[in-house]
Amino acid sequence: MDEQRTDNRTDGDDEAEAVSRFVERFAAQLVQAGMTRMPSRVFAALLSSELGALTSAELSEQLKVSPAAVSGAVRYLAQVNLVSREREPGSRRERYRVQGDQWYNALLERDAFLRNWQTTMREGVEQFGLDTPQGRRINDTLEFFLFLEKELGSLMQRWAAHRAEHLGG
Amino acid sequence: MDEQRTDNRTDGDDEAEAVSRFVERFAAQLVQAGMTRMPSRVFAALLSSELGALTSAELSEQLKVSPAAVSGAVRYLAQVNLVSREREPGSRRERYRVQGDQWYNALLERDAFLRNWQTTMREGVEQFGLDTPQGRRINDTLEFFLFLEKELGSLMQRWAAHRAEHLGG
DNA sequence: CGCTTCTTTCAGAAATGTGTGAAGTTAAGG
DNA sequence: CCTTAACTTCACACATTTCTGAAAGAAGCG
Repeated sequence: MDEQRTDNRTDGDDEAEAVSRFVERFAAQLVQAGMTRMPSRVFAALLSSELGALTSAELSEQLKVSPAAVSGAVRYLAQVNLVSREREPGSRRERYRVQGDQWYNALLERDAFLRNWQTTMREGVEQFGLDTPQGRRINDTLEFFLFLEKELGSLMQRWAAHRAEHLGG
Repeated sequence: MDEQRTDNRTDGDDEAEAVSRFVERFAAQLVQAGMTRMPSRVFAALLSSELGALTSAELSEQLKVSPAAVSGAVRYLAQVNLVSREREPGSRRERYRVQGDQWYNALLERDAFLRNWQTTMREGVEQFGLDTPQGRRINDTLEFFLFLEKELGSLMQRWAAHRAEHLGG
């Protein structure tokens, strides 16, 4: 695990600090996007780790938070399919892994999200009726979300294609 | 302002309550999407109003909050271009209006948002280098966001087309 | 030019959210 | 089957956010 630390004892510390800076910046952006703080930090740390996976203890130490905080964060992240939990066989340790290289898929797989929105809009249209300005305005929104739902599918297909191409060529 | 209230004194109240229910539900979803509470409520109220515009006093009364709260909410909404402010000539009253029928454009005009993200990812790639798993993983994310930025433009164009078509035919 | 009406700003109270420590639960290993 | 390591749950303290009331700031109108 140890690298050579004869000449430069601070190498590891500097590296760790640099990683931490990136993790915190990335996490801040996830927070801005609506994710709560601790899940954001855990997720950023996992993404920045060499194996894309860390144990609870490693996360706890790196982020300087209690195991309890890690536990809560991981529970959330697993729920929204951003990380998976692995048991290391022959150990009580658990290992949390970022979901493949396509975690950002989850960002767009907000199907449930879109559905809820559509439901609300439909109710609004029903309530106000298409013969009112409100009703029409809300109906426009509904149609936009229906359109969006359709489009996101094909967008992700194009991404898959784009990505395959760039791997091959 | 008063409607006939001879037969059914509760008509207006029921209507108001129904509107409120929709407003609150819609607002809750905006909150879920990351907007803060009061701006969400104000925005939902505006969208559900007949003219798509209300005065500060009207908002204050309908949402049962202080003028101060309305002021703060509107300031935010104007900043992110979701509402515009109009002065009623010959009155000190201000009228707040939802930005056209295409407010949802704003949802996707998150260019600045995407840019920030890209910047962070680029820094991560630089820091770790493409010869590390982390670096490659983060680079994948960067490319996804670049792809997304490109795609969102054409998506909105298709939406404009779709919409024009449905208006005409 | 002062009066009045509406809006904004600001300090602080109330509500909400977030992380910790301690106790509880599960499962490996002797 | 008991011990012990690891993770989880829960009550509470601390921090942050959010709304209010009061006072100050603009802008029409006499």
